[in-house]
Amino acid sequence: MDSGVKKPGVTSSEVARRAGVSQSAVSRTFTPGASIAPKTRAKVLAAAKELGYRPNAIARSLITNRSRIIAVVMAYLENLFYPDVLEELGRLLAKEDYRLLLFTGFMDRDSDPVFDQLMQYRVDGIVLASTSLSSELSEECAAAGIPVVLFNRTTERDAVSSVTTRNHEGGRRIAEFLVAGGHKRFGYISGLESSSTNRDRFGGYQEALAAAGHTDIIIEVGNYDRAEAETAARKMLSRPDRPDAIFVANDHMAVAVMDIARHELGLSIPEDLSIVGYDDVGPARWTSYGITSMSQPLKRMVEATVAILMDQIASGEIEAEHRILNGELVVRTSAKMPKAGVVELDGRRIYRPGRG
Amino acid sequence: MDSGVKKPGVTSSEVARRAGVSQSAVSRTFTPGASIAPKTRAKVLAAAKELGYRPNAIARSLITNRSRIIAVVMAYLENLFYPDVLEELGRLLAKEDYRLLLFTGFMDRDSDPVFDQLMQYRVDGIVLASTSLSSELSEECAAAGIPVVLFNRTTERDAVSSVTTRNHEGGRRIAEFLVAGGHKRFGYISGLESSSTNRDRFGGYQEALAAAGHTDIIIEVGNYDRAEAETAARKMLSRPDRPDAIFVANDHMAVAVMDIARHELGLSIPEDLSIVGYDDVGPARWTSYGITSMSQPLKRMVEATVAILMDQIASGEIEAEHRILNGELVVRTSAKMPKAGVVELDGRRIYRPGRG
DNA sequence: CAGACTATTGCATACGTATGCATAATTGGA
DNA sequence: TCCAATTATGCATACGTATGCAATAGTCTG
Repeated sequence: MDSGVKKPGVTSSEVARRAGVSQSAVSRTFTPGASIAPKTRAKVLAAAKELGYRPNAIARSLITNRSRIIAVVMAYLENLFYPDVLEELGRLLAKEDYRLLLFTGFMDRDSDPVFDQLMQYRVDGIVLASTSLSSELSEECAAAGIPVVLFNRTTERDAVSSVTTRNHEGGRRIAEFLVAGGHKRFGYISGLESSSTNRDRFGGYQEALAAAGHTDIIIEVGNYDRAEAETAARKMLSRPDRPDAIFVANDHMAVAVMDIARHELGLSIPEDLSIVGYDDVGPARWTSYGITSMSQPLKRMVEATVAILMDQIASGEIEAEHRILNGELVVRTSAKMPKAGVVELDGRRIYRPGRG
Repeated sequence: MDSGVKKPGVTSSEVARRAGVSQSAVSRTFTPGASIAPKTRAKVLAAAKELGYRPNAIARSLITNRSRIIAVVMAYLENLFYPDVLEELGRLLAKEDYRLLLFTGFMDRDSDPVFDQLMQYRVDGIVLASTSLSSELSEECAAAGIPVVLFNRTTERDAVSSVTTRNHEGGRRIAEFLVAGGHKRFGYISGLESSSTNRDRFGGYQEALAAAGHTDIIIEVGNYDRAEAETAARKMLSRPDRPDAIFVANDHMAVAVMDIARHELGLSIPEDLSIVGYDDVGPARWTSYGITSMSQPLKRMVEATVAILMDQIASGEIEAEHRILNGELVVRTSAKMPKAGVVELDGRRIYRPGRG
């Protein structure tokens, strides 16, 4: 038996009338730092509570030209790394009194329709996780004064801010670890070939393997997708000259590869095959997998992301900033251990060759 | 060298001037179904493109009293079930031209601060996943004409809409399955004890076990949390009279329980111990786990959720609607198979006792 | 070609809030 | 106690869009 349409909601003018003050006084009551007498403030708050008043953020945004909304674009959530990122982002943004508008389900392609939506809602900032941005669009953002941060991606032109880890170094480290483990034939299951993370990780891997005299790497494409990684693993592991060590470009795929290796092909890990992954995400820590993996310091990455956004929003200066963080190779049971270089740190085993 | 503040953005009046028409004409051009001549429309679109105009959704919301934003509150994303839900929700809402404002990181407690935020942004609807709502708040929503849907939860008073599966029946089915599998001692690792899902699942389990003459169930609390589930498993499985069958209230915990059972306590699954979970979420399907699990038809649940929201937004009638969907017991390798009742369906093995 | 419509258009206003400015109230000091 | 300095307050307006209403242009019928 409702009126059939959304109720208008209590306005500041109604509260003002009730409290016997002006609408301005109500506004100032809810504006931190505004000039308002404690007595009036109390009257207003009382009236507001009686009427169930809440400031209309939409109307406020219209006049302040700030929505206090950050748009987050994530290609997919299947890989637990991203939900983790999302949760942490939500936490930190909430702390800064920002809301999170989520856009998902759009694969790596530059996503124009999504972009239109963002811009229409006049978001105060944009986080692009596992997605890139065409140069026109990023220029448009800059022109509009909207900060953009690429999370776990970079573009060649350094025009847009980014937060990443040392992927190249990570690839190197993994190669050194596997070489030190005595492996002879090396495989790589790649992520999205167009992504900077994939290029860098593979680049470092290849470089360090070459330095150790291994120039032939068996490569299959997994595109950061579980199903494709399974296919890639089947193909790679049924070769007569199958590798005895595989670097899988992220843990999400590494899990799939381990399942195929063990349960479909009957291989023992790490006896027959060593697997190293990337991200150090949840399932990597589950004892069924225990994946040796390059960690990405998720919390610090998110912190950096939010810091960049807040800085640029506050200053209005949109100049690309690049934060590159360090990861560690967390050693577990999915790969043979080298004779030396594995140290204990904060209760984790870390590979730190050549130091102590 | 930027101006130090967010640019105002192109307005409809600017476009109007450029196109030589009134602001109304611009508005009508971007309002589907409005009365506008094709010729003028073309002029406006041309001018809009030249200036890079995008309608300001904030200003539009102010006047239409519709934000086209749906708030989604999720307690935690650690359980992959919820990211999956989120992704599907995002997809369907986008199809209906709605955006998704995400609130996360607030555990099951009725979350008033979050609620304030929602209301301030005048969201057109609210989805509460794995979270409940105090009666005052739900009444406030109803009064404001804002539809609310509880996803995978219900309240005792049926005042607020909900989408669930037959949890009670699911618990029964699991009990029947385990009894048919020849088990003698039964355990239960519970979810959040305050949640309706937990109550219902356990209720059905207990009831059906009692009907089969088993009245003593060993219970530990897992609170839908991985770490707590691990502790619970350790405790339960180190008892001298440890169960030979455990129903774990969801797959997220079941994974942890299996890890503990196998790798910490050296038990073989399902030889020494049968495990059944709930949700049929990603990791349950990974061959390392292969969890026998009651499925929740995620896509249909999300469809129902969006349908309820759209209905109520369109009609303005906020009357509680309850959609209860069916799941299936998907049989994998984590529990002993009964002699009969397991059938093949759509490439999955399903437990359907007493029928064919 | 006139008359009766219908399809377009512009004008003016409203949405709910924030804020510069001028005025009123208060405070503090001597 | 009185004046100056400070703090509170209200008025009026602006933010960018949608929309009822009246006016105009366009179309069709006979």
